[in-house]
This record gives sequence, C-alpha cells and structure tokens, in this order.
Amino acid sequence: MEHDSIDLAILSALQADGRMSNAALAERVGLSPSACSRRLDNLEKSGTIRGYHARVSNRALGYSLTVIVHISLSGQFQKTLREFEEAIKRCPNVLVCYLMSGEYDYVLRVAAKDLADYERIHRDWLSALPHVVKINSSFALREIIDRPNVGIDPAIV
Amino acid sequence: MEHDSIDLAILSALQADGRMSNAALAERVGLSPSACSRRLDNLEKSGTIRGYHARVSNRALGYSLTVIVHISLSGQFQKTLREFEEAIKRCPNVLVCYLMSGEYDYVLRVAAKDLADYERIHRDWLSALPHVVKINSSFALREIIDRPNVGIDPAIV
DNA sequence: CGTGAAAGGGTTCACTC
DNA sequence: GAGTGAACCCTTTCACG
Repeated sequence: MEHDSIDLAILSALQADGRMSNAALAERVGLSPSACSRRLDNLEKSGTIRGYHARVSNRALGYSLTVIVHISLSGQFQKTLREFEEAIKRCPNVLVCYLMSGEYDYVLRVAAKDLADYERIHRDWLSALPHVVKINSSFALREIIDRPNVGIDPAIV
Repeated sequence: MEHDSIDLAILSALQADGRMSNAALAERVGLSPSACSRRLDNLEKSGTIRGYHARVSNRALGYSLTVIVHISLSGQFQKTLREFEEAIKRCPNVLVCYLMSGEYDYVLRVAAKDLADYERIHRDWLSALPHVVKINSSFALREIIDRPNVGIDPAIV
C-alpha cells in the first residue's frame, strides 16, 4: 500500500497520541472529519495500523529488570524451530523474540521483576524450551532508547 | 503506587485496546464510569500509564529489516557513555538501546528499509558515534514475538 | 474530498451512600 | 472510594454536492 504525506501525518499523530479523536485528527492533518475517517479506515484495514495500546510502565508494575537472552538450538530444522517458537510464545515475560542469522539462533528481550524472578523464568521457561542447547543472558543496566516505531520525519508532517 | 486487581484489569484492557472509551472500560471492569474515570486519572498521573499510541507496522512503512547491533566503547567513563548516548538518541532508526553488563556495552535494535539502507545507517550513524571501537550486526530473519508489555495475568482480570 | 445535519454516545459534574 | 443522574459537548456517519 502506498502512503502519501497526509497518511504519514495521520500515522505520526496517532503514534504520538493514540486516543486522539477523529475530529481532532482531521483538524491536525488539514482534512474534513469524513475524509479523515475514510483514510483511517484504510490504514487500519490494510494493516498499516496494527492496533492501539496503552503503554504501561513495566517498572510501575514491578518489572524493573530487562534481560537480553541469546539462545541456540540443536539444529535448524523446520520442525525444531516451530516447536521452539510455539513454546516460547506462551511465556508472558518474553517481550521480544527474533529468529536471527549468525552465531545464535534467537534473541529475546525478557522482563523480570528482579534477579530471583529471572532465575525462576530461566529455570521454568527458558531452560524448559525444547531443543535449547545454549542460553546466554546479559542484563541491562540502563534504558537509553525505547520507541515502538521509526520516527516519521516531522518535515513531512 | 499500589495496584489492586481492578487497576490491573484496567491496565490489561487498555493494553489490549488503547482506544476503548471510559464507558466501555467501566463496564468491562465492573465499575461505574465515574469511578473508572477517577482510577484512570490516577494511573495516568502516577505514570503507570505512560501514554497511548497507535502501533504502526514498520513493514508497511517500508522498514522490513531488523538488525540487532552490539557496540563496544573505548572505556566506560561517565563522560564517554554520556557522549555516546546523546549522539545515538538522534538516530531515528535506533528503536531500542540498552546499556548492558557483560561483554558488550550497548545493545541496539535498528530498523532499516533494506540492506542498502542499513549500510547507510551503519556508515553515517553507527560508525560515526563517538568512542565506538567495535560494532557487531546480526540480522533478524523472522519476528516471533513483539509485545510492548508483560502480559497481565488474565486470571486476575 | 468537503459539507451539513441527525443520532447516538461519552464525559464530567455535583450529590449521595 | 463508589454509584446515580443529568447536562453538555463532541463524535461519528450518512447522503449529497
């Protein structure tokens, strides 16, 4: 799907404030409410907008530990990967998981309340995942950047 | 701040649907609209809810490449870290950046349109960051999980 | 894509328990 | 803290130009 500068302006505005009303959005991007609503519909239906979410502070919920985990599996057969992926999706503490090229097979970002909590997650979840042969944990000391999307160039907005 | 089960239910609902109206939310968690609105106010003011955002598909905007980058600096002096961090915050393609314990100093998640785009980012941004002595790029083959927050246990909701 | 109007809901009080 | 009721404002969604 192609996006013109008005679409990008809509996306940018909704990225900044996901609860903005259609009327406010329309005014912001210089469109009538009806036209804006039609564009928004398209952006949602085409999958460009994947959803709207409150951003909850992990820290406020007690999750102050971020761990980057590298995992290797015993082989890269389709079946092996599939079984591993189905299992890991069930762990609520795994925020991000990517299948990677290179030395390790998967990179995870895990949220834990504290070290004891991470030990539990490591024992009950990560170690229990099928086909795992190597787990490497690195702890985050500080969060420098955490944004959900590539910033849309304000110049076009 | 303490959170009871109703607070958690509110957070969970708003995490799933950030555009839910206060009226719908109130019904969902079994509260009157006014009581629900008061709680929501507190959650926002206390920083438990950090904001509401549309989740835009990076892929739909042309960012189909995810790269995990490990970076080492020449020393870990306060000044070195600070200068590096200030510089990296200006790169719009860096979605996530953590200061880490262990072998590497920083872990980044970078979004690029394609390999050529990543080469540009690597050359113009990453290599140009101050104090960098080692850059290690790994490319994501597939996204398995990508959620913004720890799932709130549906049992309490 | 814009306009206009109708219809329906949502938010926010003050007040009460 | 929570519920009720009502006023007011706003939003969405048409059909039409």
